[in-house]
Amino acid sequence: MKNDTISFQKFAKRSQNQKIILDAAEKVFAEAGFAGATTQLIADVANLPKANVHYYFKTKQDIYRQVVYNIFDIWMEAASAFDTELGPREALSRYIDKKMDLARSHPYGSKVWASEIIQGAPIIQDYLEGQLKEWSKDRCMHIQRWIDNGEMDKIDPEHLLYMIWSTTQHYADFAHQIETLNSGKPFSDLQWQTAKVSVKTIILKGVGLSLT
Amino acid sequence: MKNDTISFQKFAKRSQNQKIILDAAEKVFAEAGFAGATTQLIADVANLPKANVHYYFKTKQDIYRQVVYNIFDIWMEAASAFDTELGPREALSRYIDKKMDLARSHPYGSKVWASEIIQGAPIIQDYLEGQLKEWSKDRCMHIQRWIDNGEMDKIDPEHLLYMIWSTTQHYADFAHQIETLNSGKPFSDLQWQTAKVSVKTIILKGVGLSLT
DNA sequence: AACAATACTGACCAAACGGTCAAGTTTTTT
DNA sequence: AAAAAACTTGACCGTTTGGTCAGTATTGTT
Repeated sequence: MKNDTISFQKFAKRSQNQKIILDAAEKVFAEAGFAGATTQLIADVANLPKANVHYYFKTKQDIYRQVVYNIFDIWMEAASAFDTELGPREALSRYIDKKMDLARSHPYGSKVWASEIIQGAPIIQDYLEGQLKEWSKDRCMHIQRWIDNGEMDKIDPEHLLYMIWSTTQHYADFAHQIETLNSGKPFSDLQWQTAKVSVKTIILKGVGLSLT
Repeated sequence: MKNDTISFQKFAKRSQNQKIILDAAEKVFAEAGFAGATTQLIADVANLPKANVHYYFKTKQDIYRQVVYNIFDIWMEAASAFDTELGPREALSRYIDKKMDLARSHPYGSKVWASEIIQGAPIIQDYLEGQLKEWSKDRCMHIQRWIDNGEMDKIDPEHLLYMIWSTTQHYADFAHQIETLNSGKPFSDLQWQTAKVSVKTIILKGVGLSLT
């Protein structure tokens, strides 16, 4: 009983501090890139001495790796929103919704992911070749089935996926550009909603489905 | 006469070496980010001693600035393919074509641009607020006019632009991911054509226009 | 209270970096 | 042919970086 509590608290402290560091790191990596991110800056943002950061993570690469893994997990969770049992309209619609929500709630993560891919995926190549490839293949197969069934237009499923990925993530990765074109102001709730509707409308109609 | 030739050659040598350095730098900046790019590596790729690189460019930032400016110029040239006089179908179609061509021919440039924006546009903020904003406003106005004229569906012009930008640039910025999902092979001519057609088909139909 | 384990930190270090410079070579001008 | 201008480069330097470490404080266990 007491033992459990103690063990739990020990665990809690460690993992709590790790979370603080990882959150800080995600922001710093997003804004400066891997090389531009200094452990000192991560420490400053986390409000800890640099040596303390190295107490929890051996190297900068370890921190980065963990940040990227966490992002991938979140991405995979969103991926499950693409539920092929629901049929094309609902599956695509919900997936786009979910991805737009993520673009808004996890902009730093999306940026780190983008930078990682741009630079050739030195860290998460395994994941791309494994889980991502598998997931994509499966979804493309289902999309193709819908097409063969006459439930949607004949388009290349692969490129439909790319379009969804790019369009939704654009709102996170290029948020600064969008903000600049929006008179320097971040999107309001209403603007986010408009974005969501616009993306869904164009893509769904574009592949021969309609909203609602 | 002789004077002209000499002056020209002087100019040629200088600008020729600068181009070699800038080409190397574009690649290195794309693959490593600004901070991760070392002048030594740029020099190696350019096949020059590091000191020679610094003879032509005072600082790393100067090189980077020039690289980004060059990309912006290319982007602006592509932007003119969006010729509103042609009507919505042709204007959008040609613009998407041009952007897809650029994604294929200038992948490094696109990546540098993406990284620059992701990191908050420290260098080209002026351009975003100036030329890009102006261009966007103008095109959005024309798109709105088409909509008011009943020539296309009622969608938010701004988001249509974002969709075109993100989708086309995705093929450059995320080329590594796409390649991985394509069994590690770069797109063939045919695959590029399929990509182009897919993007155009979905977007044009998505906004109530048809191909051809 | 004594002990052990975990958490914390200032001071330090080797390596790598952007950038300089003086001394050379080549090219252009007179 | 000789002076000037432009180009080339190895060696060098101050600064910054990721990472270490020895010593201290805090927390948990008996």
